[in-house]
Amino acid sequence: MANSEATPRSPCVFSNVLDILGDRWTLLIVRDLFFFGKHEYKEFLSSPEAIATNILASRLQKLVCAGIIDEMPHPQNKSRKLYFLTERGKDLLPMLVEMAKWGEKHLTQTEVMRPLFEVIRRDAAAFQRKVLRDLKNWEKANLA
Amino acid sequence: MANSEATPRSPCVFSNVLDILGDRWTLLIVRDLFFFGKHEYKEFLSSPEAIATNILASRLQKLVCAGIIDEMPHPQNKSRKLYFLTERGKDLLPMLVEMAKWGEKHLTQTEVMRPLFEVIRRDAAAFQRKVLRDLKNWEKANLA
DNA sequence: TAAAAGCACTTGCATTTTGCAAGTACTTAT
DNA sequence: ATAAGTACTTGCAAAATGCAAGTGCTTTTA
Repeated sequence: MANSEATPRSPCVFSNVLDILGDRWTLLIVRDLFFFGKHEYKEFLSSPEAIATNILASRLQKLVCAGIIDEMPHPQNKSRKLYFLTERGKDLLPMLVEMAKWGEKHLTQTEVMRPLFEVIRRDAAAFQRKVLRDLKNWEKANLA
Repeated sequence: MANSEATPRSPCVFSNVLDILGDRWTLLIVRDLFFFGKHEYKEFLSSPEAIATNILASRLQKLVCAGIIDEMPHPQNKSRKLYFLTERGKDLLPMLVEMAKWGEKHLTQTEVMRPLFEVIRRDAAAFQRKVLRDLKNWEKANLA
């Protein structure tokens, strides 16, 4: 299932990154973790793109294998899990911000993120600090 | 073949960007245009990832449709074409740079881009200026 | 100038991945 | 005790990918 670190098709950074993140779903999960405070399976399912359950399960597993997210049992409920970004995952923020900037500039039909993007455009660095601060707060409340 | 602008699965920037760029091949072509001065079909084929001819053809077409690249007949050879980044395509550079930075920091086995990345790390802004200057020079020599 | 080679694809087909619907096993609420 | 919630897995049809072999056009070579 994962050829992430096994025998890469080439020694190029880009192809290696794309082997992990290069599909239509994986970064949407990362987006939900960064920008929508989502941490649970059912929350990812509820996103407007309507990811299928089997795809979600496989992508969560792939992200855990790649060290981008980690999981823990839900403290109040044994049948649930909490997913959260690792440091490696949080380092994806600048890339996501550039992606959003490009999309906002060149694509139409991107209303959902528009309010969020106004903040990005006003001060991208401050926006990134706020996102990371929010994640830290969640970690303080939920980890160890 | 292209659902790029038709009926997007959601109004989110990220899903819209991923519908265009979210696969394991498309950004490799963009990489070749940015960093390796490639402009021809056979040059893309010669990349170490060994893209299949049908995939390459479909991706070039998709990139043209998305307005990220454009094509023109080869001035010296009627049976060849030249592909080049549009302004919209060139705006992808910051995203690619962030992608490379993330990959260099967190993935192993990325030797090929290592020398290039040393330059990125030393001064990312200067690197981007140089890349864009090189593209401009190519355009001066090859476009109209 | 005829034959061979180069070039940018297209086609056919086997394999893999995706998408959808329906389970399943376990836990929690009523 | 029963029903509902949760995080998956399974089965299967449809789509995308990967590979090998064309195809039609242009350019080079003998």
